Amino acid sequence: MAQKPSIPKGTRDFSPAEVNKRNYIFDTIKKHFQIFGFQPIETPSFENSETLMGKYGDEGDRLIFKILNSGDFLSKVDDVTYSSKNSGSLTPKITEKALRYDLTVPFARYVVMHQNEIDFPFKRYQIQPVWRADRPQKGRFREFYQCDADVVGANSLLQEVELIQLYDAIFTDLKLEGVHIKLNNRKVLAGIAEIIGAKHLLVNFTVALDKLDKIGEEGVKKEMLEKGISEESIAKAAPLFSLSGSTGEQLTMLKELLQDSEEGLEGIRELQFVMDTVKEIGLQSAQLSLDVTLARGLNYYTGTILEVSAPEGVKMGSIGGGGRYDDLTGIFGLKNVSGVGISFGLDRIYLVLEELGLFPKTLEQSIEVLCLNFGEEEALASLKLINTLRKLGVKADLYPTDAKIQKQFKYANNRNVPYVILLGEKELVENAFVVKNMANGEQKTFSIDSIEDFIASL
RNA sequence: GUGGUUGUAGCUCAGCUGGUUAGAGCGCUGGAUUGUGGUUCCAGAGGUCGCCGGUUCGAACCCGGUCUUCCACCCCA
Repeated sequence: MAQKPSIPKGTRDFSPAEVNKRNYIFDTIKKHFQIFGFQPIETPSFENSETLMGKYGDEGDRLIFKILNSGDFLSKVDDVTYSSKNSGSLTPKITEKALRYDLTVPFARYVVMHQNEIDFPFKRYQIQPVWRADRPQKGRFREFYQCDADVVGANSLLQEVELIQLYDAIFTDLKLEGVHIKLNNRKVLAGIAEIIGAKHLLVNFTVALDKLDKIGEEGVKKEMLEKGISEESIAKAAPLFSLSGSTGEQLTMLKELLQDSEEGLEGIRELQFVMDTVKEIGLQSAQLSLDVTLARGLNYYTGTILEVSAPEGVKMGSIGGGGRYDDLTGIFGLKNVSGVGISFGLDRIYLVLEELGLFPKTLEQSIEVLCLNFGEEEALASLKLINTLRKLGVKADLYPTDAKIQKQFKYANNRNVPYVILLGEKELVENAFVVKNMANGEQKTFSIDSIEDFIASL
């Protein structure tokens, strides 16, 4: 007895309707990427392990899918390593490749490998699946698509401004209005850590701070203490917890707090510039705000940090994020190439659009015209008609068998076909065809010699 | 990786403290209606109760394991 087939945890099949909706998002994102001057690249699904390992922190390494070596991979492992049963030391010896974890690190590798062919500044976009050995939840999968746009080789903060405009353009076009773009700067975080005397604990400090809206001030303080940050330090950071008011007021308060940190003040200047310039140009529907608690776990960000969350009332994690990384290509041996980029989480955007009912109704239509099948002779005439319609760009189809007309109509109805053509015995004689508008039930007769009249009525 | 949760017809879900032949709505198929769908009426098909094992005279129900779903951590898109 055959077992019921299944697919691995955290993976999905997509039905025609779902693929259509996903493509709608892909196409919208792609369109704006190109309008903003980004060019597409693609990289392999899997990379050499050393390209990926160590780039996302210990937590990230754990979530990277490793690919078992081919052939007799165990024979090359020495007895000591083998019998110690230590996954940490055994893993590197039996896996040399790993599935891509995000698109940014492979892109950095790409830039380094192709540095002599690339004209900098290089603006690239990349839309491909990535894999994470995470435990799935709603909106979290083990295979999912990322849509990235990055610029490398340009230090200008105008890039940040442009990427914010790009977020705004895409979400506005998707009719997802009112998304929140949160802005922060790693230098500000580093400056604060420096001022409070916890510079060596920067990562622990920021990870804890990032949870402010979730676990509250007391929770954050508790976590900081647990991570080895002294009470004295935490007290110094206190103003952060009660930061409020307009962007300008917040920046003024931060400036005061950071007056003895050169790095921190630099971060403030950067934030100020980006905020001011975006304000000058204006956004269509997105809301940009400052959020000093925004940290994001990825270690490689060095300047601007961006995160996008769904509009008020939609329960969903972030639907996009990004930032500036000055050293990413440095890991692969290319110094002084600054990069800044943003990412869109397709699957989460999908869930948000679905929840808010923002997908266009036309996506549910597979064809515009279905021609009913009345029998051999009529079908032949229908095919000729459809052939003409197709040449004119109309999505048209013939019902393949002369099933009962009722059944054929039902099929058209279920497929959301807006127009049904009836070309039966009677019409065949009269060299005509009847068009039924499925929405209102109206029927009109057209001559086969003047199909244009029908097209014009669509 | 830690702790919990879920799984019954194509879909959404009932199913009592373990007790004959596991139900409903929607969908599907056929008919009322041999050239007219979306409304209505009638009839029908469709189930290894996630999987493996255990307890029991008897298991959808209890126990163990496993897979899956979702949730809280962790982390993140």
